[in-house]
Amino acid sequence: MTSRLKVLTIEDDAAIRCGIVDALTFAGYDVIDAADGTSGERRAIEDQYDLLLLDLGLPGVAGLDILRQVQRLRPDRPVIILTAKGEEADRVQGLRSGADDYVVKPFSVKELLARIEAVLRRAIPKPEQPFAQWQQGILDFERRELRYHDQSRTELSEKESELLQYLIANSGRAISRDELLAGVWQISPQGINTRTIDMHIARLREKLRDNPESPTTLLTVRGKGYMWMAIEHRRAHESHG
Amino acid sequence: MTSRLKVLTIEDDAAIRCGIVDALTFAGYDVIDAADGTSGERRAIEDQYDLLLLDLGLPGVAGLDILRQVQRLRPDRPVIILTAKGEEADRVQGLRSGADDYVVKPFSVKELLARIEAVLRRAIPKPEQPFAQWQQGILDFERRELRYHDQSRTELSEKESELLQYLIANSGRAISRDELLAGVWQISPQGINTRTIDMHIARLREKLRDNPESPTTLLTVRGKGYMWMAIEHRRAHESHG
DNA sequence: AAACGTCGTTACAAACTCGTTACGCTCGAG
DNA sequence: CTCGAGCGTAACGAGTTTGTAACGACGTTT
Repeated sequence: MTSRLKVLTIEDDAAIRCGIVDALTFAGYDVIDAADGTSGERRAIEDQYDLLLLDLGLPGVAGLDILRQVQRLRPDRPVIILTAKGEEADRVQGLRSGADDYVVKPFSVKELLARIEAVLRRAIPKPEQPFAQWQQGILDFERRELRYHDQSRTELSEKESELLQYLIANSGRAISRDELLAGVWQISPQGINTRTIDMHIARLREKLRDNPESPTTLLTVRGKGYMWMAIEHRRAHESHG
Repeated sequence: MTSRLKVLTIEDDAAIRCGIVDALTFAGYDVIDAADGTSGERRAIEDQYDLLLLDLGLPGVAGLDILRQVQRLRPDRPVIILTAKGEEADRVQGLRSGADDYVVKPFSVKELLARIEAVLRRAIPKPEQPFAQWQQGILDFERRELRYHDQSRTELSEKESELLQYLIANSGRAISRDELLAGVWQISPQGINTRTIDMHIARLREKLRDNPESPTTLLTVRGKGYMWMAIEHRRAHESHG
């Protein structure tokens, strides 16, 4: 349930708007959109979003007026102007008015996405929380430590941390040892026979305080590999004994 | 008189470089510049500046390598790429590599200034806090001293104070020794092997009365670096019982 | 000159990491 | 049931990283 970032798109041309919505959605953003200046301004002021993609030259309210309102009422909200008005004077005016970037149509979707990322990198303090949690507490990969609900804590080693991050990033799926060797150890598992991974899992289970007899968090899938059982997936699976 | 913002320009073409320097100076910035990749990289790592204007396609070190080093060693320094390489792929790569903006030559000086303003608007250098507190007392960076709750006090040396300020300004994140060498000692850590930082940390811990066995304020993150644990972060993390 | 504070190096001990090996247990196909 | 492959883990050890005592060069203060 990594909270996705939300983009508000104000754009009157239906084709372009749909294209943007599709591209952003595909790129993993939540998107809300408005097709004219009047509704756009309302949404820009009232709605919850992390970035505003703003067309100038809209029917209804002028784009720059929306920008001004946003500056006044939602001052930290980042804005990228996306418009056909590509004259130098327009670009300068747009940026001077407080926009974070100014992209001229026709534009490259890839570049737009890259620019959105660049703006969000600066404007949104912490795009995603670095924490995960499990039964017994919280995982902090920045500090590479586990914090238990009882306030005590343990450190993770570098490899333990990487392994755990990999498993969590692929939670709910059994990961083979070969995949882990490739993904975490960055080595091609050419018929290599090693118990390293098993050892790391054992040490992780100990730190996670997971019962090795019947682990509930870091599962063994015999013949397949290991699997992280995310807390949010648990409920569905628990109901079978 | 608020101190003027300083821009570092790395650009090999003398004409363009002078044009930029003049324009930025006229616009009220302090400007320092480098004419090739090698000296540019050194300045980008060692010098003090608020924004980096970076040309790609330099003689000497490749521009993107400089960008990578800046990302690693001066992580919150904003960068605008300013180059003739205008292909979509280049622009996307530059932005994805962490640049804040990407301006293609030939460019409009007015627009460049507007974009610089836009980037600086978000990446304002945070004013250094003259005070901080920790478990055992209060830190006064103006007097470079520690005041303990029991009324006694100790002085910090110059380097100790700078190091501590850097760590506090980046609290909650593990700072690598290389980043500290760049940010506090202003030297490029090219394969340097030194225990200086460890010694300063040890002396700081002693003055902070932090237990070196399990420090609670100035943490070691093995293999990564050191991290200041701010008092205000402490509560948020612990409260989960 | 002597005493002092700073800050870097060196050297060594201690702690930690992470892989291997060995051995015992478990599961499940036959 | 038996047996072998798969798994858990204790024990070990080479290599790496960290803490810090001791020291020396240097500049400042007394």
